Amino acid sequence: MADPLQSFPGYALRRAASAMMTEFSARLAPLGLRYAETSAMVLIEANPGTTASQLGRMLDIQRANMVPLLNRLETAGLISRQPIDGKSHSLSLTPAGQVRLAEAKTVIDTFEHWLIARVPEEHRPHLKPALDALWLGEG
Amino acid sequence: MADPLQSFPGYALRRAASAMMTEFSARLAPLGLRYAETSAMVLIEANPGTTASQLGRMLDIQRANMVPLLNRLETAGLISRQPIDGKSHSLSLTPAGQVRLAEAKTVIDTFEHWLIARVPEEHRPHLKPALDALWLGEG
DNA sequence: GGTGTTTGTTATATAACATAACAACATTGG
DNA sequence: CCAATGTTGTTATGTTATATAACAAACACC
Repeated sequence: MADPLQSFPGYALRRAASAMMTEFSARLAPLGLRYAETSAMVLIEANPGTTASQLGRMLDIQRANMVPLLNRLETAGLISRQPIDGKSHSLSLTPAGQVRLAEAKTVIDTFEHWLIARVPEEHRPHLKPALDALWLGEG
Repeated sequence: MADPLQSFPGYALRRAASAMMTEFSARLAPLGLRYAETSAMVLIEANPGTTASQLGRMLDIQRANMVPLLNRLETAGLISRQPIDGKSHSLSLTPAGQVRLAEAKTVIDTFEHWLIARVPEEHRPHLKPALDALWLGEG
């Protein structure tokens, strides 16, 4: 079966991302965490006291969609919200959240190493710079 | 704001793919086509007479999810289904489908060139091989 | 020729993401 | 000071992509 799609870098990009996200989600599932939840927790740990809006901007998630995400994390006892000024809330990890995130971080590390190991050595150093140019590059 | 996520290739992969798919979809929108519909049409043209199941296997789309996709294309008059053996249907592009796909192909070409142009020259030759290893690689 | 598999399909559920509206609040420019 | 403007968290709602389970009809093969 002829597959002309395989000649397109854009198609390869999508398929690769999709395959890797499937794998990553599967590894995260035992912790009861989703992909987006985990990234939120990583950012909250790195920036204690951030607000939902700031988080959404960093993750490129709409303000409105942060609500259910953070609700899940709060209900699970992993994060807590505290009023900053009557409008914004300050986000931080609970002790349980810190424990869970530590577990998640070993999953992340293992996964990232596994991912990089999949790409042939000659190409390895080029992957991240190329991807960064795609999503961070000017314009 | 500290963003530890930016150090992960996996995160960059996801963000890059998401950014590129947003751009691609926007370019396809004027033609009234979605991403998945377009890839289906490309494969149908390259393999006239394929069935929905085969298509789904190539695109990694569940059989069940092919139904609404192909229904849309058929309703739009872009593809036609003909019984092969009472169980399978043979898929092919209608004349209108061929015209539409030709338009889509110029969009694809422009997009793919634009995408590659975004990555710095040194990394350019490595992107596709690296991505292919990620989604096609053994295991 | 009966058993197991494949096909297209329906129904249904979930995740991710988008938009619009809103009240409460903060900021700032005059 | 205060009026105009923008921000925050939130609800409600819709769309797209994707997943599973079930089904009848048809096929393959031994």
